[in-house]
Amino acid sequence: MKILLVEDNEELADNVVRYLDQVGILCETAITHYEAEDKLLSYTYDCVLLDLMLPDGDGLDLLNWIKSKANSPNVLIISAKNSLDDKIKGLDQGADDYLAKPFHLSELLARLKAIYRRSKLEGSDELKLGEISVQFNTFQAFVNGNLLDLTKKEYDLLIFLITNKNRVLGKQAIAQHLWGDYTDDLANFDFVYQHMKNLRKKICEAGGRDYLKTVYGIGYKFEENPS
Amino acid sequence: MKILLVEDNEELADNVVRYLDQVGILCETAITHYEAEDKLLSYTYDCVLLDLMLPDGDGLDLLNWIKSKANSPNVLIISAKNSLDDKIKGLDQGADDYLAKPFHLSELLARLKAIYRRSKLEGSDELKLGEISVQFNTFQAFVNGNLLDLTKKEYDLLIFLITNKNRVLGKQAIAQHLWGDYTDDLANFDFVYQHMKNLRKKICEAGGRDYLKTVYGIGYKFEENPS
DNA sequence: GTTCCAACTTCAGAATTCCTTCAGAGTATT
DNA sequence: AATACTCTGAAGGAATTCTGAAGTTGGAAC
Repeated sequence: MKILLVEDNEELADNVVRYLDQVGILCETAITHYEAEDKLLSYTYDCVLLDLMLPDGDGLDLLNWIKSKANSPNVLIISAKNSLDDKIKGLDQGADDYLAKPFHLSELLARLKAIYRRSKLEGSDELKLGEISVQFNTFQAFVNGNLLDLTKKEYDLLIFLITNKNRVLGKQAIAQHLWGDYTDDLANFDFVYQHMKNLRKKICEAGGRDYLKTVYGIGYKFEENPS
Repeated sequence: MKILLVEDNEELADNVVRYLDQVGILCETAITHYEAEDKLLSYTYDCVLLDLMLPDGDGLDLLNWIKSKANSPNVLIISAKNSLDDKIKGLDQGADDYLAKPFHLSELLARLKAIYRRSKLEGSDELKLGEISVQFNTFQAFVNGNLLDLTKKEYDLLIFLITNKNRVLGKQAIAQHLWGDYTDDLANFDFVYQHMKNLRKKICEAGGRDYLKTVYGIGYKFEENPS
């Protein structure tokens, strides 16, 4: 899971990032309205943690803009504005949940997971797709019931591919989603091949079909029904 | 026995946890609806102590959700709402018992045990899993009948791992479970290794197989059938 | 109050596993 | 056939985990 934290309090942001990192959630930060907009245009996120009190504008505008996009990520509002009014406004404009500052980090995590479950899995904690199934709460993936012994990157990659099944994903998009910011856009993304290779090998060894198809010159896609 | 206490009054929660700890019952807490939902999805519990007056929603909804799950744990409602109406509603929706605040801790324990006995038929205070067995009432663990001389932390760790067998548990989750909330303290959790090491050593010395598997980069899991 | 001992925690280095890079071989496209 | 892209295996580097020892804490016995 990869999220964007829009928050100008750097100390708070730091704590959140470190905490989420420990439970395996990739978290990037933006300290202004503009930076958030820029990143949202450049990369994809599963969820946006949005502080309504931004230094350069009303957070509700940003929320509105996010939700007007196609394929918009989930939005979890965090704000010191604890009034019922703001809460209603936020949820009205499409926010998925609301969390008042100050909050416990464990509470933030719980709500993040809840939103994620709701959007990707429709309430279930398991993702099934033909021979392959992924259990989110146990960090385990199976092929025909055989446990796949995946590393963290392979596991993340598999989930990213499955949740975007039948869609071609560029190497760059994959790299950005799994590793976060890359200042150099012209960087070499060869390392993606390695993980793709390892994942293919493990799925194959467990008796699965060849789900991970290469699209020459563009990238890769997870085929729901490989030939 | 392992239970989840859903209660936003931290002082009360603290008292309950400490009291139950003394009689060998492992008790985790959640202070909101979301946190409870998350923990119920991530870990397994024998019983849920549910305060109906949650800060973020009606407790009856949560109760309903718990009981709609397969293999749902028992639920003991605790609430200041002492009216007959609420009691009936709660029991109607599947709660196993009802306790009005304020209550004596000894009464809570008595009802917990009663529920546990009823559900397990014969009230076996023992947990068996292949070569390993744990007796809750005597705080003892065995491997093939050989007594394991465990310290309290090792004992707690073993129970936490066994009740969540075949599930990967992050260092953070383990630390949080055995030492309470570390949410704001972003220290490293190296000390978990030590207890894991000691537990492994003792199980191994008693002739047990290597149940405690390391999952690199994520955490540990108890494998029911280690290779 | 003091002493002692077991349990818990911290620390630094060793060992292990994983990630990334690289060069060369293989394959698809034009 | 030429070009661009993809795949493979090996090796170095980075990160994580393991280990043994030392330091700290807390409770029991005196």
